[in-house]
Amino acid sequence: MSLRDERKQQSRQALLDAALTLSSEGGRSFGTISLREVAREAGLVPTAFYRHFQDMDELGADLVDYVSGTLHRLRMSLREGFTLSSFNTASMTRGSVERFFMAITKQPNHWAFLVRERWGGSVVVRRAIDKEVRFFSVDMAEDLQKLPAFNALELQDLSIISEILVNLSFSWAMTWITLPLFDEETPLAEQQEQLIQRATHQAQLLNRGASNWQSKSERIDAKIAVNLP
Amino acid sequence: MSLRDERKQQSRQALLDAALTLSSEGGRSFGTISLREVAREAGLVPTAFYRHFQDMDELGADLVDYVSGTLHRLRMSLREGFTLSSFNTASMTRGSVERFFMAITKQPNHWAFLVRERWGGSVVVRRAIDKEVRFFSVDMAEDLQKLPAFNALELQDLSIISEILVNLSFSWAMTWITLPLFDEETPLAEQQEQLIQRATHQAQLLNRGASNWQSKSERIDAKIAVNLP
DNA sequence: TGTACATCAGTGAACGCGCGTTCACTGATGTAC
DNA sequence: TGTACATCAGTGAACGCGCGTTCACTGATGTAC
Repeated sequence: MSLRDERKQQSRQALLDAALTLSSEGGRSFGTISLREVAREAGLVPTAFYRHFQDMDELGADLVDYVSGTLHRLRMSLREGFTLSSFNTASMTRGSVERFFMAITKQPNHWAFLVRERWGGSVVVRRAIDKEVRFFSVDMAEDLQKLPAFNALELQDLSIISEILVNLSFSWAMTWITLPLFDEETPLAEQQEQLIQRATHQAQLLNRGASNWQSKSERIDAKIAVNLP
Repeated sequence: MSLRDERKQQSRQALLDAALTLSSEGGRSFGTISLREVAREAGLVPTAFYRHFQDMDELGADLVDYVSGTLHRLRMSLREGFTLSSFNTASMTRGSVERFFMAITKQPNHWAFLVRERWGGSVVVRRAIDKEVRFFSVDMAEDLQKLPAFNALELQDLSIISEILVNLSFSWAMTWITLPLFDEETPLAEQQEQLIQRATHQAQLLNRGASNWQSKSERIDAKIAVNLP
């Protein structure tokens, strides 16, 4: 890559980072951030923005791409946890939850962006996030299948669980990030420990549900029940 | 109430409705809507806005109050479903999910507002929604306790389940609303049926988890596991 | 290696626009007698 | 019931401001010979 290209990439990254910072620090959503603000934060003149993105929508879509790397890294971290502590379901669950919140702590901006813009962003951004979330959910179902506790279940059933987990974990993530915002009295470490315990219990309840899940018969039961008077 | 007061209330409601319409129809979030737009949509001059709200933040907080009535009505509808069909867990689950999506269909704007602004809104709005969601979750735990399937569980454990349900249902709601947005090929009715089935399966899996939940021992197991090497 | 020209990321001035907010006002409704 | 005055929801003009976007430009970097 030439010197000129390198510098261009740096400016581009500066714009992405600026947008990410602005849309999480003030608690504002991406849609309320102006092109001029982003350029200013990145140390560029507003018109330079157009050398990299057509408009804020395009930057938003590229930001989803960039931030999705965090999802990928979380999945790697969770898989590592699986292989380390698969001897005990309870400790593995707690461990996974802790790994999850560690990922949030490392990149709160990335998670805040994904959670906020998943439903609130422009159509372009929402579509992009929806796609990433689907991929993540499918990949997670595949990871779960490799675990001793789950390998009796069909992939189709595991996708039900992974979809619950993904949706739940987005709520956990945002709750984690906004802990200091809603309760200024309780010490942060204490609030965090409580949230970890709650999330762990919820995950354990899902495990219980999965362990006692009879795929086919369940589904037939439901169908019959619907057609009852 | 005097004639003057009645008319003032009408204008106030027109402003609330205008804000709700604008913040859901275009897929825009509340934060991107201007005071002038709201006044225009309500058929008022911008300055008349100040006779009712100090600023958009105050309108947002009052909008949460207004829209929360929908949460209350959903809870009533679900309780009605409980008493009608408690003879069969599977059909009750499916029935509750259907009642839920019926509520979404009736007031999509209200739900879109709650889901979007829950994490994306100004601090004032987020706090207000967080409060309502907590109340709803606690109330739902109390409702669940009255069901035969759950009355063996402690309220503390039921609150774990109701918190999962509330968070999940927010995802379901927004998915329901945006179905036509992400898949324009499959007929809407078919997509809706698929989502109802997925949500029903997820709820059934939670039921399974709850039925096999041993509150105290579970929690002690988890504690011990954490302290293992 | 040196020179002459092309490319193109970033600049700075300028534009028209919708914004939030102020202010003095109007005229229908409410109240006191 | 009628009159005189008070209240106050809604009006309309005006303001300064940041916005997105255009345009012609500059000067460092890249390329061809």
